[in-house]
Amino acid sequence: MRKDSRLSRMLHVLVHMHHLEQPVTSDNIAIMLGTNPVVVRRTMSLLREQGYVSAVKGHGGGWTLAKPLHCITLLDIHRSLSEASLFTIGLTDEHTNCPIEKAVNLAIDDVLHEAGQLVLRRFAEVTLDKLAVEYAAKLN
Amino acid sequence: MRKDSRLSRMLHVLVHMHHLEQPVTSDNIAIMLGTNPVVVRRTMSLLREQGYVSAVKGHGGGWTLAKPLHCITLLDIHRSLSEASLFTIGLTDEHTNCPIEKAVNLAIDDVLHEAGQLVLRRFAEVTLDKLAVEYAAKLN
DNA sequence: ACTCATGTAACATAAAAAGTTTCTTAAAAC
DNA sequence: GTTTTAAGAAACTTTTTATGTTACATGAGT
Repeated sequence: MRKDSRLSRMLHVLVHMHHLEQPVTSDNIAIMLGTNPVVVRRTMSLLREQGYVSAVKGHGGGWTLAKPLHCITLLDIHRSLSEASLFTIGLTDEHTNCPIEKAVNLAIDDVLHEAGQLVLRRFAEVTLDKLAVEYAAKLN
Repeated sequence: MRKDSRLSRMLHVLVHMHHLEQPVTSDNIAIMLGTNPVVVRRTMSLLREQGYVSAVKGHGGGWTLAKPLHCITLLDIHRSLSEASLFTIGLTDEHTNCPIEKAVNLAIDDVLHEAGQLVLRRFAEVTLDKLAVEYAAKLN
């Protein structure tokens, strides 16, 4: 099953951006991520819409952080990128009158919902500045 | 992102199988699920390999439960169907020497791992007979 | 022998994410 | 004011992967 690594990539970019004085161009980000500038704009524009980065056109333009890292959480970025479910497991929606299907879906959904809430709660606790510091400390 | 609804579907089938005296053919399961008999065999054979169902060829053949429902958990079926991750979120693996990427991945993986463990623990607690009874009770 | 069913391999289809091309818009440099 | 640089956006192509399909082999019961 295909994974969505945009969260990982965008966090990576945002933390790097914090260490730069100048705006970064989509082209540079694309090179850094081994991808395409248009793909970068598509993804970054989701963050712009939520006010986490801003874009400036023309000479010397590019992307800059619109908020300090300590005001951005993993949850913020995750939410900006997708409304889709966290899980690869899906439910069926076919025999909505079958009590067995209902029971199965309820059982699965119960668990996934709880785990999903856990993820969101934990994501909300991690700001990007903490991430850079605390987790960097864990690396050897 | 595409969802894998095989867990939901197979659980549905297994509980139904319990209420039948006769083996069910792949063709019948396929009709019931609105899919293809070959797809059914592919998926059911994963459960057969783990000993949860057995298949008999020829006249009067088909699929039957190889264990009683109270000996099968959601986890058993989930494990039989995939070794893949539960989450749609993926990590990047490109700048393995970049401490920022490492920190980002560690932060995300930390959370996903904990949530994944929760799901597996909870799946392990639910046997298919309980599912049929307990969750059926919650329906209205 | 004949029929019915699974087992398996090889191929086709479909859907979605990612990549690409092309053009527009806007801002700075000259 | 013209040129250059960069984002914005639309339309299209490619790639990936799960699912569906076809075809044939194997084996069990009648």
